Order: sequence, then C-alpha cells, then structure tokens
Amino acid sequence: MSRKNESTRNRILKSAWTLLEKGEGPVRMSDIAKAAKISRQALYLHFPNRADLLIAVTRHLDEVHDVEARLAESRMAPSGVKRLQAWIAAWGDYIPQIHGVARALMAMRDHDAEARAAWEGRMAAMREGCAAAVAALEADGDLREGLSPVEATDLLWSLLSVRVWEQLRLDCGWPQERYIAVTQETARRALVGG
Amino acid sequence: MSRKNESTRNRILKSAWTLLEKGEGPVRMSDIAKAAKISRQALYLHFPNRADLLIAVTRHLDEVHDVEARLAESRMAPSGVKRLQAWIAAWGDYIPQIHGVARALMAMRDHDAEARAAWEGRMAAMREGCAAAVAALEADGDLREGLSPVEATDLLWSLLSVRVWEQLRLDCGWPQERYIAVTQETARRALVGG
DNA sequence: AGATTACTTTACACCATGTCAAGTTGACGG
DNA sequence: CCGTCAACTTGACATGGTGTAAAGTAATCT
Repeated sequence: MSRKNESTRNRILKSAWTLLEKGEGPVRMSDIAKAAKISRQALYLHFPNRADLLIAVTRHLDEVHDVEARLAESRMAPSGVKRLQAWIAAWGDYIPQIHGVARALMAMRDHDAEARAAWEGRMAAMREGCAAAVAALEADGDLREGLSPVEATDLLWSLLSVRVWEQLRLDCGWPQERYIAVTQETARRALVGG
Repeated sequence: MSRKNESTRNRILKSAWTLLEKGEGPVRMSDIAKAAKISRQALYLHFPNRADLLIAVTRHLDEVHDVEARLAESRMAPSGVKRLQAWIAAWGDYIPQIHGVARALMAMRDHDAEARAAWEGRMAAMREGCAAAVAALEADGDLREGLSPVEATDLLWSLLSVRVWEQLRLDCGWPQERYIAVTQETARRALVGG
C-alpha cells in the first residue's frame, strides 16, 4: 500500500481511462493531469512513467469489471463448442472496455520495452483462455483434423485480437452483437471438425 | 518529373525500405539519411516529411514488385473458390515485403492525418481484391448463407490484415507457407456455404 | 512547534521532426 | 575562363511531448 493519497490515484486512473476510451486523438500526460485536476508533475508522484500508468489502468479495469468472474462463467460450459462460444462472447464483450488503453499501449510497443512486455503479458493471459477452449474442443474430439491444438490456439487468438475487433467494429461499422455472432460462427467453422 | 537527382531519390527509397524491413527498432529520418549517404536535411529536398517518404516507399515497392501482375493472375481463376485461394496466396505473399513500411505507417496513423489517409487508401485498394473474390464466390452460388457480400468482404479483409499476418507469422512463429495454407482453409470454411 | 505528506510551480534536459539560411561543389553554357 | 544553377552540406533553431529536479505551500499528525 502506497503512502500516497489513494483517492487521487483512483481519480487519475479513472480520468485516464475516460480520456482513452473517448478516443479523441492522442492522450498526453498533461491531458490526464488536467482531467484528474492535478498538475502534470503530480502524475509522476504516483506513476514513474506513461507506460506504468497505462498498465495500471488495465489492472484497474480488470478489478472494476471483475474479469475473473467473466472467465469463470465460460469455464462452466457443458461442451467444448459451448465453451468456445462462451469464451468468444466473454472476451469479445470485454474488448470494447479495454480498447482505449489497448490502443495506447500498442502504440507505445515500438519504442517502449516495458509497454511491450506489459501488453504481451496481457495477451498471453488472453491466449490461455483460447488454449483452454481449444483443449475443451479436443477433449470432446471436436477439434478439426489438420490443425494441431497449438495452431488452433494461435488461430483463435488471432481471430479474437483487438485489431480484428477494431477493424470489424470501427472500420467496417459492425454492431457489437454482429461482431460476436459472426466471430463465433467463424471460429466454429475454422476450428471444429466434421 | 522532378528536377532533383533521380538516383538519389531511389537510393533514399531503397535505403528506407531496407531499414524498415530489418525491423530493428524505430527508423528515424537520420537513420535513413545515413543509410542513403546524404545529410538528414537533404531528405527534405526530396520529401516534404516522413509520411510522404513512407508513402513513396510503398508506391516504389508496388512498382518494383509489379503488384498489378500478381493481381491479374488471381483474376483469371476458373471458379470463385479458386479465385479466393489465389487471392489469398497473392496478397499473403506480398505482405512480408511491405510489412516494414506498413508497420511504420500504421504507427503514424494516430498523430498524422496524412499517414492515416495514405494507409487507409492502400487498405481500401486491398479490400477491392477481397470484394472481387467474394463476388466471384457469390456468382457461383457458393457464398455461405447468413453472410451478406459486404460482411463476407469485411471478414475476409480482416482475416487478411497485416496485423493478423504479424501475429501468426511473427508472434506465433508460423512459417509463411503454413500461414497461407491455414488462412486459405479458414477463409474457405468461413465464407463458402455447404 | 515540528515534521511529514501530498501536492504546486517553475525550470530544464532530451529527442525526433521539421524549418531556415548560408555555404560548397561540380557541370554546363556562353 | 567565368558565371550560374542544381544538388547537396553544415549549423542553428523552433516545436511538442516525456521525464527530472528543486523549492515552496498547505493541511495533518504527534
């Protein structure tokens, strides 16, 4: 527990999240400070740099939205296929909420090693959800022939990437439910054999 | 035709391309200048800014690799399905060569309106290839039910995005042929009915 | 009263892009 | 042989965002 004011820290995280989610151009440290009603320098009393702040925002979001609970739901599905569908719905509905931060972190990936590591860590965690769904498919003997479990996981992971969501949802203008439905059907056809 | 030395211009483009394709961290204007053996300022005698330089690199690549010829090939396929496969192979094999520039342009998209417009233009052109393949499928009556032609195009477009290639090829370490093969099969299953 | 915490304000270093102005060099025409 | 022009070089500088440093202030705890 930090000795710094906890409410200020939360205000920063919330302000940063709000700004990032609005998606109105690049969000600078000074923008976040202004939104949180503190000086730009005070940000550095709470977070050593921009990357750390962004990472803290994602962790904060995980807490607020209780990611664990969402994932637990998909783990209870009765069959591999059902589990796949539940996983896609759970993750697919979470993307919109982390999208702003995700964008910012991805943009930093090139210059900032820490940002890259953080983002890769989160994506690795997401990949485990994909692996679990694929494993459930395989246990049912439903995994398509000609695709190894690892490859199937890679494929599902790519299909569920934030970039693909961005493209279909924002560039192509698909409604969220349509994105979920088509992605579920696409994944089923791509991964399930028979 | 510019009055500036044409060979210098080509040397710049080639140097920029080489550096970008190596993918060793961010490529600065000074890096490109050094590689082309001119001063950083001389770059600005040939290109008004970084975005324009990058765009020129893509156009240069199109010329060098004769993109039109590649596309013409896929247009001659006898059936919709064959055409889809040919298109995926053609574009999928082109991605590795434009990947470096693509990355750089995508990274600029957020701050630079010109870079964004340029990239979107190129992606719109690529999308036409997807639309043509989908139209060929539909003409054969092979388009999956429950998916409009526009949606099918969007889906194929996303599946063939540079980001997905990056993820499978670089993050997951797939060989290029495997990327092509699995993408072809995935697209077939996702788009073709029956 | 004194110390500590959580800030503020001001100033500055760094780095990449892009601008500006004053050279230098080599080729070509008269 | 001289002048001119095109293609470059060198050096200085503005801008914008990140991050560092230091001194000051106001409230709170003991």
